[in-house]
Amino acid sequence: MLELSILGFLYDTPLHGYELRKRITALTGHVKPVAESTLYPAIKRLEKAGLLARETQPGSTAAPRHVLTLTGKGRTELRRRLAEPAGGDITDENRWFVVLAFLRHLPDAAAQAEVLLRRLAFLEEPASFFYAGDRPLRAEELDDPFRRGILTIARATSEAELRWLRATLGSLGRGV
Amino acid sequence: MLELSILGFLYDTPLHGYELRKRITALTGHVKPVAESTLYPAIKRLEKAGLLARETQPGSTAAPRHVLTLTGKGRTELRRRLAEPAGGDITDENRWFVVLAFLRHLPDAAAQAEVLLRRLAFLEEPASFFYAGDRPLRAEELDDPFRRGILTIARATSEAELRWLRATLGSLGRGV
DNA sequence: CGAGCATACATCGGTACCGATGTATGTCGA
DNA sequence: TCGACATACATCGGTACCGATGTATGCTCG
Repeated sequence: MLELSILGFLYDTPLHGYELRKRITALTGHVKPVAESTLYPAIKRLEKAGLLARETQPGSTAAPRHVLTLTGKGRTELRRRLAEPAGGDITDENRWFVVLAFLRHLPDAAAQAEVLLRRLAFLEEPASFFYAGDRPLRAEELDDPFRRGILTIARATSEAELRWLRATLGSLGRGV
Repeated sequence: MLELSILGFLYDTPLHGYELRKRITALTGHVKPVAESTLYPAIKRLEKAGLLARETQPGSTAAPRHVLTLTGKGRTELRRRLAEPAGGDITDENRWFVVLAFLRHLPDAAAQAEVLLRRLAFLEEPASFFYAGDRPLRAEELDDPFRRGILTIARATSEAELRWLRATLGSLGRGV
C-alpha cells in the first residue's frame, strides 16, 4: 500500500521524500498515518530495486533534498501492480482506495475495467461478518445493536460502491 | 486487531485455537485473512502476558486441542481495550469494526456511548482524500472518475454511519 | 536575538506478521 | 485401500512497520 502510493505519486512528477510524505498523508493519513521511519526505508527499498532514482538537490530551504524520479522499470512496475493487484488490494478497502487513486495511470480502459470487475466480483459474493452455521446473517437478525451497526454500515458502503462500479464500468464500455 | 478479536471471542466462551481461527475468519477474513502462523504466536503472547490460560484436551478428533480461557486479567484487559481504543481503532474502519463487534462486552451504556462519541468526532472532522491547498475537494470537483469513486463511496459510508451513530447514541441515552 | 517550528533525512531496536514447512490423526469418497 | 481433506498445533526465516532519537538548517514571531 505504501509502495503503491510512492510509485503512484512519482508517476506524475518527481518529488522529494518530504513532499511525498505530505501527499501520502493527505491521501490516507486520516485513516492510517505514515511514519517517517516507514517511508524512508520504503524509498530505499524501491531505489535498491531499481524502481526509482535519487538526485541530491543541495540546500534549497533546509537540509539537502533527495529528489526522487521513477525509472522506466518503476513506471512499468506501477502499471503492473495496478493491472494485477494482490488479493488484499481488492478485499481491503484501505488498499483498494489506493489502487483507485492511481488507476488512471493504466493506459488502457479495458485494463482499468478488468480491475473494477475484480472488485465487483468480490462485492457480489454473499459475505457477512456474522453467520448462523454457513448462512450469512442480516442486520435485522441480530440483537446486538453494535453488530447490527457493522452490517448496516457495510451494506450502505457496498450498495454505494456497486452503483458506482456499474455506472463506471458502463462508461468504460463494459456494462454489467 | 487480532489480539482484540481473540480476547473478544474468548470473553463469551473458552475455545481452542482452531475454532478461534474459524470465528476470526468469519468476522474479518473476507477482508483480511488470518494466517495460522500469526494466530498461534498471538495466542502465546497473550498467554505469556497472563491474559489467557491453556488447558490441553487430549485427542478428541485429531491432534490434542488447547482449550483457551480468559483469565480475570484478560477480562479486565478486554474491557480496557474496548473502553480506551487506540487511535487507529477509531480511524481505521477494519479495526473499528472489531471494536464494534465486541463493544457489547462493556458493561456500562455510558462507556459504550463514550466510544461511539469518539468515532462520531472523527467522522465529523472535515476530511477528504484530495485537497486543493488546504481545502478538501468534493467528488464533483474531480475529473478522474476513479478518484471521484473514492469520494462517492466514502461519502455514502460516512453518511450511513453518522445516521446509525446518532440513532444508537440516542437509544443509549446520549442524544447528539 | 533567541525560542520554537517547519523542513529534510537517517538509524536503531523491537514487534507483528506472513509464507513455507513440518508433524500428527481421523474421516470420507473413489 | 489409498489419497485427499479437515483437524490441530508449531517453528523458522524474512519483511514491514513503528517509536524513539539524532542531526542539520532556515524562517518567523515575540
